[in-house]
Parts: sequence; C-alpha cells; structure tokens
Amino acid sequence: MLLTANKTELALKSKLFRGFGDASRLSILDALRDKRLTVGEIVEVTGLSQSNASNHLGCLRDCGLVVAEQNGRYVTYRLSDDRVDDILALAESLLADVARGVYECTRYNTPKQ
Amino acid sequence: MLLTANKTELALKSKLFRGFGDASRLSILDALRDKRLTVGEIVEVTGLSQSNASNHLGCLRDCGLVVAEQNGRYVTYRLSDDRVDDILALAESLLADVARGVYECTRYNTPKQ
DNA sequence: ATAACATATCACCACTTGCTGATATATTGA
DNA sequence: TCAATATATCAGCAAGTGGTGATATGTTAT
Repeated sequence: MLLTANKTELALKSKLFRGFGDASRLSILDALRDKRLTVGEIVEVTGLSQSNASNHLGCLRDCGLVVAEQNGRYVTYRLSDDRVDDILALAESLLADVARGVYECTRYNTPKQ
Repeated sequence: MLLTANKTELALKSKLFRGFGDASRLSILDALRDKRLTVGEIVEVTGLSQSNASNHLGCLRDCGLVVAEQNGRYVTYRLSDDRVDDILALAESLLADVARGVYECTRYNTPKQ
C-alpha cells in the first residue's frame, strides 16, 4: 500500500494512536492524568470490569503510554510521560473548536453504548 | 460502563483519535502536513486505491481533521488546524522516546502488511 | 500451608473496521 | 450533448477488536 520506507513508522504511529482511540482506554488515561491509581481504583473510577480494565492496561503498558509499578499486591499505574497528557489536552482543545463534526461522523460507528 | 456524564465526551474524543489510529489515514495526514493536496495527489503519494483514499478522506473530513475545498473538478484537502500537526509531532516525539514498546504490543495486531 | 485478596491471562463471541470492485456524481472540454 | 476526467458512494467480505466469564498467577496475613 505505502512506500515501504515509512511503512513501519506509520504502523507504529497508528498503533500508538490506537491506544487513545477507544473510550475505555481513554477513560483510564483520563483518570491517570490527575494521579497514579491502582488497578482496583481504576476499575472503580471507570466502571470497567476487572478483566477488561486489566486487558486495556496491558495494551496501554505495552504501547508505552502508561507505566506499572508493583507495590505489594497492588499494581499502581501512571502516565509514562507528560506528552501523553499534552496529547490528551490538545485533542480536547481540537475537539472544542474544530472537530465538532465528530458528532455526525457515522462512517465509523461509536460502539454500542 | 462509565458514568454517563463523561460518556459522550469520551466517545467523541476516542472517535477523534481513531482518525489518527490507522496507517492509511496517518499517511494521508502526514502527506498533508507539508502542503495541501488534491485527492489524486494523495492517491499517488500514499499508494492507496482511489476509493479507499476517498473513504478515508471522508472520515477525516467528517471528524474535522481535514478540510476539503472544491477547485473545478479537483478537490483539495488540507489539515484543518495547526493542532493536528502538533498532535502528530507530539506522537512522533513520544514514539521516539517512551513508546518504543509499541513494537512488542501484540495485543492488538498490526493489520496484515 | 492456606485463605483471601489483587491483578493478569485466555478463549470465545458479537460487532466493527478497512479494502476492493463496481457504480454514481460532478465538472470540464470538444 | 457526449466523452473524459476527478471524486464520492456503496455492498460485501475478510480480518481485527472489545467485552465477558472463567481461570491462573502472585502477594499478604493468619
């Protein structure tokens, strides 16, 4: 499809964005903007099931967006870098101004509520 | 799943990120960082099929990431806002430093080459 | 060692997503 | 008007993705 040169880089970058591209993962990232949280706290704040939250955390961890730290039998997560927060802030700002049409974007459905 | 308060906002934000979360769309966005391009030029630069590129452009347009302008029988696209470029730059920077692990993220596969 | 708790992993299912090929629409020029 | 060009739309298919429930791993306290 694309010139092989950028192919790998594009695949990586798109994978990174896919970390942000799901409401459940975003809710986790958003929760972690304020403060580090254990998995249990994340489950409570986001309302995700335990296994689901854990799966998403694994994804976010693999992709480098969050960092895990084991404390006794708890695992605490935090954003890996300030730029993760920056990207979230930029997206919010964009959404407020220019991307209001996302509402009408029916091309790719929002998953069933 | 989530407190209904943020639900809509989260859905919107994740939808916005999904605009970035595909290698084909990223290749289009990347191409538009330098200069505005017609659909034909985008097809040429990215190597996408015409219908595929057009579909992705429709998605990017709906989501507000790009803007279309009809010039005769050509349609020229450009990024809608500098912040789109900013987000791409931040992601590159993140990728370079902290998100190298995306390589190993097998949880969500990279689509077949 | 064993129970209780915290987190991670896995298989399965329904749904979503991207791609292709065919077709429709729109614009220009002959 | 008609052919040619540029772009958009659509149905159908193959593959990817998120959620759930069950189970495994790991840690602390008794």
